[in-house]
Amino acid sequence: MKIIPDRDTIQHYLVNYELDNVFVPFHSNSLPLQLRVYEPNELVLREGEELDGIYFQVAGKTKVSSSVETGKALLLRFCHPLSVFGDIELIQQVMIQSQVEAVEQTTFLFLNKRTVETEMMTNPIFLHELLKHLSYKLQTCTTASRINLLASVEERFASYLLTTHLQNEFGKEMLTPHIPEIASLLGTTPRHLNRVIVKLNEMNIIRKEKKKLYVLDWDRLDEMSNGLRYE
Amino acid sequence: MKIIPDRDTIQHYLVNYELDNVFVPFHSNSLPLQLRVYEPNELVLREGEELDGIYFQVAGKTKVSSSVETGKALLLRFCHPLSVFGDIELIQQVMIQSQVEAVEQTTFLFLNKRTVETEMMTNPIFLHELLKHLSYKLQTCTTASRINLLASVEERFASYLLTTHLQNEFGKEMLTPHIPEIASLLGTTPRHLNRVIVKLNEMNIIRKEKKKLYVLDWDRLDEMSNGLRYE
DNA sequence: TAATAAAAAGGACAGATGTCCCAAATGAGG
DNA sequence: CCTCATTTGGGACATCTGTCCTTTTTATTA
Repeated sequence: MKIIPDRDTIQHYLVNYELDNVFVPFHSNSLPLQLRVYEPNELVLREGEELDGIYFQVAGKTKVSSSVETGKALLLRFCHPLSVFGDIELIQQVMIQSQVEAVEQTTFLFLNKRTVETEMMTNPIFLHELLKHLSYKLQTCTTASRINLLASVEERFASYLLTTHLQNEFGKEMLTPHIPEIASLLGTTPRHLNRVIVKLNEMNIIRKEKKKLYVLDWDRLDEMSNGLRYE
Repeated sequence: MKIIPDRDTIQHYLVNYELDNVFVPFHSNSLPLQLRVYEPNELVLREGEELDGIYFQVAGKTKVSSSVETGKALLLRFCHPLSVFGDIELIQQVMIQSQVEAVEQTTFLFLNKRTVETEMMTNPIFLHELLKHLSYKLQTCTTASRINLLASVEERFASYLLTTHLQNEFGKEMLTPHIPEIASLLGTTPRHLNRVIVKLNEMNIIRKEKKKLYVLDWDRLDEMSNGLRYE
């Protein structure tokens, strides 16, 4: 993680996401806003650790997951700008609840915990911004929860492919991450995920060879996902 | 639903739940707070309808569920005081997202939408109260989501029994609601729920006869639930 | 290149769950 | 008390998914 001391870029993001009114301090006349940049696969928040402040994702893409007793990590969602992390932990005063990992190079506006507590918690615009993001997350989590209850591994895998690689053009190859990792994220076993992959392969919806996965038919994948999205 | 014009009771609840600072209006000097009482099985919020205001549950017990395309309703949670309804809808400006039903006679402090919008959204204490409840709901929904992905019908049914009837003493009978309704709430079929009931019956954990269900062994039910709770 | 280790693929089987359908029990009305 | 409608219970079977292992493929290194 690198902290970039670039007031102009910070200002640019503030204006771009209409955050200039959100970050108005109560006492002081300037906030110690940081610009933090994480590399692909770098961990932003580690489950169980103490939170250091609030993160506003302004660029890049992140993966949010949550671990279970068994040590497995389950996929909760992928996040794009503008997203907020640390809100639950700051409000509830608890340890970090979910792991956040950068998928691409990802940039955040960061404000340390002490400043949030002394300067921001009386600012209705800031609080309203948090409310917006929290209620959005709750809305999508509710949807995800009921879909988790009803969707098959096949549907969840289709959704996973659609969500992770929506930005690729038709036919563009993607590197196969370790099958066991995807299986774990989807809440299933490598053995069963493999079965699903073989099936989709036979149906010519995807093509698997060596370490590559090609998606041949985004449309049928979309039908297959029944509207479930991890975002 | 009955609206009780009783300032004293309202005041009592405000003090009891430390809400007196939460309901401080911005312009006017008094709020049109209502005391609303719902009877068992009465619907408080209907999915898809327009929300009329914000509800603070101060007494009783409610069941929150969410319907899917198939017409089934899935159980999201049971709520006890102090809980808030209408927060998502007010913030996101969307139609009602989940059905809320009174399980017992249930009392709410109600404030209409217009007043919330003109008087409350600039009150940091009110906003902070909403944040507390929203983040709590998100935290539990996240847990529920991953458990939905991993827990069996047996575990979910055990949790359901523990959650719905935690207040009863050992051995106290309970009326069996329609099996199909419970099955739907748990996201399974009546056929399969029946199998689970027969199994628990044979294990002497519950006893089923006629229209009654008796829980014989809360402890083993608790083990069986693996910590999953709908609350 | 050959030998070996690591990862992936997949066969076989068991258990969980859904679907379909029919039989048994229950309840309401005559 | 009897009949019909509704609800409940459960048999039979198919599919989904997990577990356990073995085989095959790929990668690494001597």
